[in-house]
Amino acid sequence: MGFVPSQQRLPLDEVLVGDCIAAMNALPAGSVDCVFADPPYNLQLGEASLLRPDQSRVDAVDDAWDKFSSFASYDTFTREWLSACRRVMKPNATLWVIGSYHNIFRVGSALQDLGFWILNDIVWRKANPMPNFRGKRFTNAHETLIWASRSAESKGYTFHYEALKGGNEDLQMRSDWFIPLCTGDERLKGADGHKVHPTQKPEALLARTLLSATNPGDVVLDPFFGTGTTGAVAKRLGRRFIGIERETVYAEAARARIAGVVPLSQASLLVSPAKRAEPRVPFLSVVEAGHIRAGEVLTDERRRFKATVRPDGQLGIGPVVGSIHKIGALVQGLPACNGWTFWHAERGGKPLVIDAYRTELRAAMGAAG
Amino acid sequence: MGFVPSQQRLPLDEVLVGDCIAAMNALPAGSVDCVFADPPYNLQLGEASLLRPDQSRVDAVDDAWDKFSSFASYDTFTREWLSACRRVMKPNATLWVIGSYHNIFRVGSALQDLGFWILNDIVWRKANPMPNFRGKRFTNAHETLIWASRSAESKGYTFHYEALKGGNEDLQMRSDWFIPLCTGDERLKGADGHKVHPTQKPEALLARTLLSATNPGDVVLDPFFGTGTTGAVAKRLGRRFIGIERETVYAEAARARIAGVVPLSQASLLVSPAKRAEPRVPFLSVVEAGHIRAGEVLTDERRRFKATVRPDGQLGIGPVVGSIHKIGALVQGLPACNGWTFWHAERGGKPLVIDAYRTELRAAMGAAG
DNA sequence: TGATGGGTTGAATCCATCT
DNA sequence: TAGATGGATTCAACCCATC
Repeated sequence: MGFVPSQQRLPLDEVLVGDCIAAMNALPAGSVDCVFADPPYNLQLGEASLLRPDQSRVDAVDDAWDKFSSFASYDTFTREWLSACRRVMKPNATLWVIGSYHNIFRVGSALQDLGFWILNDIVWRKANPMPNFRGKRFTNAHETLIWASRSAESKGYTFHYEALKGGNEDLQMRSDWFIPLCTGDERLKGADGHKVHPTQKPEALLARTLLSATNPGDVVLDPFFGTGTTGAVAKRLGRRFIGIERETVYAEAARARIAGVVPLSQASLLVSPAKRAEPRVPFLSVVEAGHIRAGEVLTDERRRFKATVRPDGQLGIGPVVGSIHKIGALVQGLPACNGWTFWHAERGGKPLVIDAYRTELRAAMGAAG
Repeated sequence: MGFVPSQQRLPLDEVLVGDCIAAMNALPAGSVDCVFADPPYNLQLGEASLLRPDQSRVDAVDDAWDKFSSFASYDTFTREWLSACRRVMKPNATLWVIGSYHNIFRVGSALQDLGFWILNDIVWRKANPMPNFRGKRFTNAHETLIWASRSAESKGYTFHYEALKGGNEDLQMRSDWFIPLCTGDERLKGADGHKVHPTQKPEALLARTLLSATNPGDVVLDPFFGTGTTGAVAKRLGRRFIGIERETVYAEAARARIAGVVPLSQASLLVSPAKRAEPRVPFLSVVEAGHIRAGEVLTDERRRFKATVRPDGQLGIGPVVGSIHKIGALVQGLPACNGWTFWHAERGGKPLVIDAYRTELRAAMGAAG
């Protein structure tokens, strides 16, 4: 048993144009160290377009490559490309897949059925997600990555535990990552000024995955290369890549992009994450934490105004209900108010500003923010 | 078609001891408003126990109820209990399931296959997760909840958008929730001082789900009741519950726990009215009430566009006639427009938004109704 | 040169009611 | 039951023009 690396030459640092399953099947077995895959998400959007509150149209993903007739056909497709990946993976290689709730459960199940061994699921928390315009659901503010080894017996996979910890205030890197969307200069634009690819991933996301789970010189395969974020980051970080992309337009854009990437020096490969701004704390969290009870009465410092805390983290005065800020502004007749510094809870016979509890929660959040 | 609620009595605010599938099948179809399920996670732990760096043993979940011989048997079990849930759900009921990467992909796929419609996946970010002692993976710092309606056609599900927003700094609630683990006094301990249940969920997590997706008086079913966090929170928040638990020890602990819960006052439970629940007011009523005269000229706020009020409650620009919305969209070249907030009447030399008159009429309707 | 404000945009399973 | 219509709904980041 075991894999015998083929002597066949690998198409390193190239973009292959074509169907990813056929292209992978043409590669030698057991030849890549890592796979990063961003497959179609199988979004099932209705016919009507979604309008923002200002009546502008949301530019949805409606490309042909995201169309599947049923869950069954999506599952078949998923098993096929995952199987092809598994064949070309070295025994200790790992696989990353990114997706949303539309497809990630199908992908995760297929992975497990094929014998992959899930090491973590990772949550990419978006700094600036698209809002939910109709107010019918929670803001869809994250995507999920699955990190898996080739099998449960693959114990020798690469994981740079110490490096990640060192870059994270000496705390273990958690499974929830806070990273902005790909915008600005990083977002590839065509001659018409429009985005080249509808779902270009941020380089920071790829950088963290490749720094975590590969070594310099490792070969990273991306079967859904798109505009080549995986290749650009691999080159910058001193890794080799194999990209496969069906659409010539994307492949061309990827090649041009990667040609412009300057590799980092070996010494500078680990980057500390940027300092975060103070994490926002919902007043609801203060209630949930039990610092302030639902039903409790808050006042201003001089006890001129009163309002009752509701279990949903709003304040109420009789029938009037709103956020701590809204109600604070209302009672004072002001256009705005910082509820955190305005409202107080009775503690030991004296009013304690509720901002004290926010500070406490932030300390508890620590590096988790 | 449609569900006809059975006259059969529901076992409200009770803990049923037994197999959840059999127990659910004995309930009338279409009878519950919400399901919260925390099924066995199908953890695949080796025989050897995990040791902390100080050689103490980690108290892992190794109970018999979490043993499944294969993915196939777990999938069968999952489909069965999900189907039983779906039968007892009202058409607009929603289902919550919590899990980790060990089982959530199986559960999510089964959900979709059975016709549930996923509304969100929610990430519970743990404030104080267990570290990864071996340093072989990322700290597993989150669990995933899936929120789904009974079918894609179930558009009338409950979601308290405004209340959640008010409790969250007046920002939409996101899909990533930061909540501490269940520890301290909240964690049920036996006479021996050990925790009663290995996976007791924090009340804050249940509170947020029930406040989001149920109304006071709604019936919440929990087929894996454990030590009754769902029941305790439901009682506190003025919801009814049906708990099903196989282990007598857990059921007894749950009953004792829930008996000690003091419900919040009715007043603090009232949810913020959704704006769309406000009664519809025809623009014609504003004209009929004399607030705006037929023949009067309306403009936008900056007086760029003009239109004349007709006695039938439409607007006209020359020969073009239509509703306040149609004409507002037309002059702006937009696909749609809310005429109530777009059009203004000249009052005291300044433009007054016509929505003010709708508010006034609604207040009058409230007094009359 | 820096501050400010307007405009644009991001993998979206995003309406309710009446005729 | 399908089609028409009323009308409710957004947050963070970045670009750019203007002050």
